Amino acid sequence: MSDTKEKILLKALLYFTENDYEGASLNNIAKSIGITKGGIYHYFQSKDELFHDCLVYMLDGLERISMEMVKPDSTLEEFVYGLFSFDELFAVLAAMFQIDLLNDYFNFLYLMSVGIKKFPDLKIRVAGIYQAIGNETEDILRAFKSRGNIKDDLDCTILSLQLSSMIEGAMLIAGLNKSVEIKTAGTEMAESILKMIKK
Amino acid sequence: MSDTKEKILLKALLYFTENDYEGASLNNIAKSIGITKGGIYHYFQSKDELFHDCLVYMLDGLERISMEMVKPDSTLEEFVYGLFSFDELFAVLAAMFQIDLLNDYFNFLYLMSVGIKKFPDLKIRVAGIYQAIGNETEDILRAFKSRGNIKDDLDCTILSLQLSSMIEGAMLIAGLNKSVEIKTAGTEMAESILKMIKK
Amino acid sequence: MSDTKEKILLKALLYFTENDYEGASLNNIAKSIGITKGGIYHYFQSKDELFHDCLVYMLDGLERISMEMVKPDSTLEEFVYGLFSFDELFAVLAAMFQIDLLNDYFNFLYLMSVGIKKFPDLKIRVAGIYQAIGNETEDILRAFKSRGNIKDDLDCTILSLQLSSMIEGAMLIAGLNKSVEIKTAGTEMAESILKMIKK
Amino acid sequence: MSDTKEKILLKALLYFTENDYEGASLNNIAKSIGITKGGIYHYFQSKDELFHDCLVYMLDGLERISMEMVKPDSTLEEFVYGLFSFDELFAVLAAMFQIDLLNDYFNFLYLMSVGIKKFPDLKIRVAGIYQAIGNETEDILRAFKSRGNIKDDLDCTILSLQLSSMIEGAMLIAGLNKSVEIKTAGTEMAESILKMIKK
DNA sequence: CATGAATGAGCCTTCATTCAT
DNA sequence: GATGAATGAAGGCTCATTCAT
Repeated sequence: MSDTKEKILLKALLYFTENDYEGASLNNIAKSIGITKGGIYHYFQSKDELFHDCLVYMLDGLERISMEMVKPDSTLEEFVYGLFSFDELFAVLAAMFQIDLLNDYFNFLYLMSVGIKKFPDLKIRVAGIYQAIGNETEDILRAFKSRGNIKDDLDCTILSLQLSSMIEGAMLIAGLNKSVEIKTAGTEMAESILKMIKK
Repeated sequence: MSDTKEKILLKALLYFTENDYEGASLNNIAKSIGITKGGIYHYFQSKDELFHDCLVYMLDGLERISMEMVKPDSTLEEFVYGLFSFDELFAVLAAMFQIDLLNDYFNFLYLMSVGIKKFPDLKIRVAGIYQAIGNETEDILRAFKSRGNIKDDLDCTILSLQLSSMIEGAMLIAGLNKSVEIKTAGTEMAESILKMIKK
Repeated sequence: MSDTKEKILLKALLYFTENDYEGASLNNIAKSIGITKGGIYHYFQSKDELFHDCLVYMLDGLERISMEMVKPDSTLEEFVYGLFSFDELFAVLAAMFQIDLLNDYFNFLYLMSVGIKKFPDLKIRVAGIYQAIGNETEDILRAFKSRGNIKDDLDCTILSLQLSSMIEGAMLIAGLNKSVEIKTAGTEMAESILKMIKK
Repeated sequence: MSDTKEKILLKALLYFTENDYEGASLNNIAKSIGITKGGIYHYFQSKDELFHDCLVYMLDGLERISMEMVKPDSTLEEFVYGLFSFDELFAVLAAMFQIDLLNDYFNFLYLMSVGIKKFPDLKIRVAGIYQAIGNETEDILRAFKSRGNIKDDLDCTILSLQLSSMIEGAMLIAGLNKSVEIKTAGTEMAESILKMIKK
């Protein structure tokens, strides 16, 4: 991929995240990377296409990161603490997309939501990623359960959904309610979950 | 409040939710309630003010609903199931704001996020509501705990945050990933939580 | 019709005629009548609509004039000379649309051609006008023929088409080839025709 | 002339005819012949020059055809029928320029009109062609007249202009009013003219 | 020869805003 | 209270043109 093209994608992603689709103007995006508006049209046929490609670019990275975070660890403790190490996640995302998602997690999600409505292929893609992460989590949990680490009466499918929800929700609430400190909250939640599910 | 003014607020809220701040034009809002654009300026000094007042209007309703949902019930079961009866929540919100939030929950949250960035008073207000709900939940949990319904080693503060996160996260995921059916998911999650926290 | 609206129509018609659809910019049209581009959108929803309405406005006038020119006269001579009095026709059109069609007859016709391709309703309208004029001419010729003024072996339907073609063609050629003086050419052609068709 | 250059001219002519000067973009022209926009600038210094050269290219062909159509035939009948065989004319033009002028005769003429306004040399050229055709026609008619084939009281100069006008006008009307079938109309008009001018 | 990157001006359109009525 | 006319800025997009390669 051309250097300029990647610069456009990255900067556009930032502007879209910060100002949403309508609020981000090609003028600003172009100016901020030192080219003209017309230059963008050399690489993308329309604002819509630029938006779409930004989201795909983002999803590619996101999928990689997510799947890495949901890797089987040697112990249940390690696994759960890993899931809730929000600060690490945000650090990786920041390095990847140059976006401070701690404060813009909403916008990030909203962007996906807008994209899903605009582009059917993204809908499928996003659902697929959620599915994959959910399934992977479920499998890992089931493995721990079969090893006797998790209470017998807990359904791993539901548990997986609960964990995902809690993670998304916590990041979201931390964005809206600044009195919640995301890093310590993550650790404490992990600790609490372990108490609840460990046999 | 004047009848016309409330009509404007309600319709504007719908348009803002469906199209976000930039995407909602005074023209469309005005046309859809049968007045002219200029007429809106009788009641609001600017689009920004209209937006702000919309959000306040929404927050007022939201606060009332939330506080009602987090009422102490006779049993822990009833309380938890109540928290996770998403369909009821959405029904109430739909009746109140004429918005289908099941599909637009994102937009709804995003709107708040945009508002918070634009208007500092809303930031305080939102944090306050979350705080209040959190505190109320915490108190109720603590009461159940003191009655011996909840495991001794669980911290009610953390538990409260976990429940809030799970609720927000579940509604959010259901919006993005349509393969998750929000109603049954809610029931199952409630059931699972009870298994985890009940003594 | 609002005064401003008619001013826009008239000036737009001029610009469209002189520069064709693509070449006429709303900017120039607006500026030349002392309003802003946005002001045009108060009266017309799009450049396309403005164009369409211009053509309808023009066709309305054209139809009136044409039908007046093809009125039965007392003698065949008067009738034919009337048809070929191009200078009168151009004077009326100039007064009506403030366009010098003597030099822009092409553009005028071309404009119609573009309009016909863009708007199906105009296609029907234009064909209808030609038809009406043709039929009227035919009827008048037939009347003269039955009174013994026109040679028996001439077909009035064909004759009508020949006259129309000659008129259109002459105006067109005069526009392209400036060595043809339209007024005297008209008179001479009328004279020649009379020699050819009179019994 | 380079092969590529002629390909550009031919395709540009088509685009100019179909979309007029403003509507034809170098981008489309270039793409349709499989080169880049920049490539066109190797052969032509500007869009204006390309346009000018297209028109000259077209006029060259047109002059040749026209002069061939206005050749003295053995009989007056053959000559007149030849002039009005529109279908043959269109067939030759189609083969020459790959343009269906039956439906685009207008655009074709309009293009000339635009060109004449833009480039003074074309104005002279076009007038010259019309003149030449007119003179040639006139000479031929005069020859027939001296042979006693045409009525004595008809002026061959005027007659020539009438024929040219009728031909241009008929092709033009057929373009605007699709209910006129150009081929049969041509034959019938020729027949009628013969009745009118034959001694 | 020809490409591809990039520019800058201009276009149509939308929109928040103002204001006389 | 409310309308309707009008503005001016901005936005997305197209396009002729230039130029290094």
